[in-house]
Amino acid sequence: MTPETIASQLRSELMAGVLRPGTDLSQVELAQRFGVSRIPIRDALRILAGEGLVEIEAHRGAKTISLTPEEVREIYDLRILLECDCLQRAAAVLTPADLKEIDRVRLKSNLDAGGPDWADGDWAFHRTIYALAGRQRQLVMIEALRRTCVLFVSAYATMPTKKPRWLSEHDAIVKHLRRGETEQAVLALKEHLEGAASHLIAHIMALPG
Amino acid sequence: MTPETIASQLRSELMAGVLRPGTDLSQVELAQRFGVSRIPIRDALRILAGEGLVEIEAHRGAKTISLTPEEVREIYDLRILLECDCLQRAAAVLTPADLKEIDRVRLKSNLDAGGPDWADGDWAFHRTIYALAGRQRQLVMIEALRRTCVLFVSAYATMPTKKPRWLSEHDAIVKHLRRGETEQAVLALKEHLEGAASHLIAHIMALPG
DNA sequence: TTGAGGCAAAGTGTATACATGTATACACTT
DNA sequence: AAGTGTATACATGTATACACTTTGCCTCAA
Repeated sequence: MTPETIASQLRSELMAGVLRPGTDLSQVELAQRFGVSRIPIRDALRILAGEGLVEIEAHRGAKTISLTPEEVREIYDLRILLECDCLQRAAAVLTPADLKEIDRVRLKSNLDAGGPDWADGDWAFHRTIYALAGRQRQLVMIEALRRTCVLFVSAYATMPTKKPRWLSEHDAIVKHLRRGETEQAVLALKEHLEGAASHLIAHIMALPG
Repeated sequence: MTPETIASQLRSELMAGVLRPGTDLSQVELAQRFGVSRIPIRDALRILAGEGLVEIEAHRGAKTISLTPEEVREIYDLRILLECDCLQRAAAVLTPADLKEIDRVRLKSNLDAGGPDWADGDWAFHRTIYALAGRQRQLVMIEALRRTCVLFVSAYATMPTKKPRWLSEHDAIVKHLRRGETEQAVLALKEHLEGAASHLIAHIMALPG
């Protein structure tokens, strides 16, 4: 039970929506749960704070983040900026073998599209493309932004049911890439993200609180 | 001496080039220096790790980051992406009063342009513009990327002497903004950053190691 | 009833002590 | 002589104990 392990476990729970946004994370409680002292728990919370998933306030403990609709909007704008740039760079160096691999991951992700692990498959598809851009830090930043989004989607928005719309949107992106239509692929990705943003924001604003 | 205070102090030293990239940061040494135990030091190092200024490896301690020329290139590409977007958004909501304030900060920053605090004035100018975009997270991300750059500029590149070129580049950006030439202002900013990137990369690659 | 004050409980922050992992140097084997 | 194994020193990781802050509640007075 290293701090990294604990952070990873908590990260999964946060993203799965087990803990609602704004939930207090008690050090003593977590220490008991993981069977360690509070020190490695504190380290784990600092790690998650660095990733932007929890907020730490001195003498008042850590709590999971809570975002306003405006913040969600900003995060998606940042994702659009960073992910479209990644896609563009990837398209510039795309090989037929890459396309084959992308399509393989896409088809595989279709399988758990309706299940609880839909987010993993979705991200696997996008990451496979973005990785081609060879931008390590950019990918890390995108992943961090995406995590905060997933946390909120899991907590607030409805889970996509069967054969969701974004599967066909993935298909469209690949189709454009295969035809060398970079601009249209970027546009398709942008609208893919815009759709997700609207979906999430609508659900957040429909909340009672 | 809270962890935040310690992190802030170390951050300043890192950015001032006191500690060269790759330097080991001993917990016991820092604990003695700040007159506290290792626990708050560990917290401070985690904070800095979250900001990307130091790297922590389990059982092997923390050390200041060290970047390859490729990584510096990527960071500047990210800055161009994020900062140009901020400038564009700022230009869309710019008022005459904002322009006056921008020019005030610009003139003030000219004063310490040749001194050791040149980076503060430079950032004050850019931040004043970017803040108008009303993008909190984006600004934080830009600031984080900028810090890693400053760390490297301080460590490797020559300090700008008197009346550096970027003063006139700042002038050009403001001029375009005043005329409502958003596209040209963005282009000027991009070249401003490109110039800084070239300057830094050239110095890194000229290193012996 | 209501507000201020203070007390107590709970939780975080830090120091110290101990456990564990890593690195260096030296001896030993091949 | 080169490489490996081991022992020792040192740095980091963690647990426990204690100090401080926060917060809720209770008391008491207006």
